Amino acid sequence: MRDVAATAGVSLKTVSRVVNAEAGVDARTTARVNAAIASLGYRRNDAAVNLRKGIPLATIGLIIEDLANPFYASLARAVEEVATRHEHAIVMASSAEDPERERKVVFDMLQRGVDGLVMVPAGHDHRYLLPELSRGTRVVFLDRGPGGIEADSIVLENARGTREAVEHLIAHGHRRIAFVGDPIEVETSRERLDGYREALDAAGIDFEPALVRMGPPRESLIQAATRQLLAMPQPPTAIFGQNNRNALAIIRAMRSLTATVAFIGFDDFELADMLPVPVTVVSYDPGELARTAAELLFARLAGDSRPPQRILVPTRLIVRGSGEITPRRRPGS
Amino acid sequence: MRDVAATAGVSLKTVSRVVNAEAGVDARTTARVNAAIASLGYRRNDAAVNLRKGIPLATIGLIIEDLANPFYASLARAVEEVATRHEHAIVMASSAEDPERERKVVFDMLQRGVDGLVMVPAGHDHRYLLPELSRGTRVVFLDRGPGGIEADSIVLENARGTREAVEHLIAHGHRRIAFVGDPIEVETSRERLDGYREALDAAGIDFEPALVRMGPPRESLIQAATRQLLAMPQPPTAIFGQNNRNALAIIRAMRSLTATVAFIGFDDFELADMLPVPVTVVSYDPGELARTAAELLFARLAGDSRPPQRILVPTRLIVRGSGEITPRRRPGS
DNA sequence: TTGAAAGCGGTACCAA
DNA sequence: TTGGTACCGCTTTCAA
Repeated sequence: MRDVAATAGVSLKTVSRVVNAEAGVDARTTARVNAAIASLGYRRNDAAVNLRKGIPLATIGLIIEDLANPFYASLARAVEEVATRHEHAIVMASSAEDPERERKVVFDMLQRGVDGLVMVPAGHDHRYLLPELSRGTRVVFLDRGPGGIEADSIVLENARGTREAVEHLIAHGHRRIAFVGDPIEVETSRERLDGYREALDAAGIDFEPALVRMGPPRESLIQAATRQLLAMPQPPTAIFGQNNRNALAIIRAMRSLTATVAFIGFDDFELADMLPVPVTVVSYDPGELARTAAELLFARLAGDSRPPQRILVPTRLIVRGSGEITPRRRPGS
Repeated sequence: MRDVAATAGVSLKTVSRVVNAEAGVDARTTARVNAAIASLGYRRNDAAVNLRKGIPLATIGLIIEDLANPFYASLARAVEEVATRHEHAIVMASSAEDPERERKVVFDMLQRGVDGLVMVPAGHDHRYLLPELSRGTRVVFLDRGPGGIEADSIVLENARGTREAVEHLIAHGHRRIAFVGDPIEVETSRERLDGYREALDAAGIDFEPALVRMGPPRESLIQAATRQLLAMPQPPTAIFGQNNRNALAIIRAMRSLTATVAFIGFDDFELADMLPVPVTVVSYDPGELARTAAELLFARLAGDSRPPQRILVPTRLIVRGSGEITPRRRPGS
């Protein structure tokens, strides 16, 4: 900017006026300055502007677990849309489901001066955010709630959605229904398991721990768990898969066993309707989930100071076939 | 920082030393400063640091078309991995396939001071980048090359991969092979069409324009195009689908017609192996594509000044079934 | 209409 | 080991 001023033979302030299109600059002066800008290829340094003005960067941070998972990619897309509408840029990072990394990434973003954060938490203890929050930093939790602190969160009706699915299976005659999911430490897992138990209870079916398999979302482990379930002396006649990743693994495992048990998954996924047995799922709109979170963040940034909200996004069962398979009598029984 | 200095009863510079863990500060002083930092909840302002040091933000920009497309999500994930390894943050924006928006987003990012850019171009003319490039800004094009300028690009072997697929169909007896793709303005489309023609030429099959349908990647349009192809007096016995989006649409359209024509798609997609007729595809590693681009960007940022590179990433045919269907004689012929 | 000088939050250089 | 002061690129305030 100094160079521009020198080239145009005016003061710094005048250049600043031209760049910011402030009123009260002679047209000829403006022209000279613009010429200088063009010839020097000058571009304003936004960081300096923000520093001087003491305002944030018009940037929000988005922290998710893994972009390659279509579920998170949809979330990211929706958040980006909202951010764009509010003229904010978005800086993104993956926590890779590692609480330590989540923490690092959060600090990193705050240090860079993001205005606020939308995050899918990986950890279960967010007290490290307390100083930030009391300083006025805005954080909205997405898909899972915060741990140990009060903060905004947008989550699915995990228990209700799961309960509905399991009741659907029960209505089709199933009484031995397996639950395959993520580790119980994950909030969504816990809530979905709750819904599963509620449905069993309501139908007077005993909860059988052996039918519940929760563990890390690794394809090989899930497939192994599925095979073990189906190899039980009294195997389940239906399986509930707790999310999109393990749904795919379970379906693969079942196919390789040419087993025909009923299946319902949580999370819809592309081509679910095109598989040999179209897959019944608990569905919802990931865009709605993420948009709600982003809009809430922007409302907070705009001054909304209601107490922390916990907003539930509804789910609905999409019936396609795999959830309507009825139990088979086993040979000899 | 001033407050910290006052609270700890030391000078600004001493606080700066502590914050930056510089040597030569008395342990007791350090402790006092750290106590002050903790009690005030002080955090350094990175923007000010960068301003003073005159260094960039350790941030790279990533511009893609649409995060919700799993292909782009994989690219984003891979770029993010590399950026993390190089301790850079990543700011992301979608061009939504709109050249105007691409331009806006590029300027925006540069103004914010990103160190460099990885972009999947939406437009076909990037001369607007010339001033930036001559100023030393580093831009790497991903998946499609730049238009009107010389710049680094990482692209797939589109022609070769397509040629291989079409030759595969020809080897299975097909002579009427349709090509369904994006508009010809898109570089990848053009190259894939070239590969298609090469394969036909090599086999001495006449190119028939009626068998080529190129248009916007909208599901309804692609399905309509597919139906029209199959309703031709002499319909194709095989279809080549130019990317993952139109592959899905074509498969849906074919199923609703219960047609059995051979099919090969460009881009692998999840569950391709699980469909009733597993889908043969031209595959490659999206991660490799994106990693190569990001690594090249960081090499450039580190001073690599070779002439602009155009790096080709290989493809390979994955045979699963749909591409091995042989032509049926039509009733009465 | 234009300019001079101070200051945003830090760091670098040199002196104490 | 510590502090003073100039300065990064820009805007603000106030004066010319």
